[in-house]
Amino acid sequence: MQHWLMKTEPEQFGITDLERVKVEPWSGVRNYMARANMRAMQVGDAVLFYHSSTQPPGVAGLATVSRTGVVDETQFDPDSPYFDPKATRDKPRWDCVDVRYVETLPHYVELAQMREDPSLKKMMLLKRGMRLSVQPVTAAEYKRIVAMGRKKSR
DNA sequence: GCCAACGTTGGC
DNA sequence: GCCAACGTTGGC
Repeated sequence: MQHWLMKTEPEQFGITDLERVKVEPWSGVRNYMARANMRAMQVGDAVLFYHSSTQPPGVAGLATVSRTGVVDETQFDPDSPYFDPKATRDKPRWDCVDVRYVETLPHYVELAQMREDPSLKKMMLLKRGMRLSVQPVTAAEYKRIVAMGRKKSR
């Protein structure tokens, strides 16, 4: 099983939204590296659900990949901000995965907290200039962040 | 609101 | 195919 981190702006779609809808197609990703990561996903992979562009940013909960090879419908919708005029039904350019709600962590794991943790030093998320919205995490990093989210640390 | 980082676009 | 200009991301 692989582990991933997926960023979302909670104002747009946060962990409480995922909890409500249970399953959500991760549409709207328009970055080739992020797309490649989603294409590498398998059903059952574990996802850290990360809140970005919010104060404070951090991991809010856990999700799982419930379906792969999902066509991103927003590419065909002229009213969507993710509309892609070059995409056709015959030749879609963007696909994604379905993400299923698993749990909201009892303790929100702040980005600053992750930066302070020596065992997360090499984490991709913490690298300078890293803004990839779908990125791999190691099993050890995943485990560590889940542990931080389950126990009170401040 | 700033700005570093980095992806994309388009002229040549 | 290069690369300057421009746009976007996202922490601070």
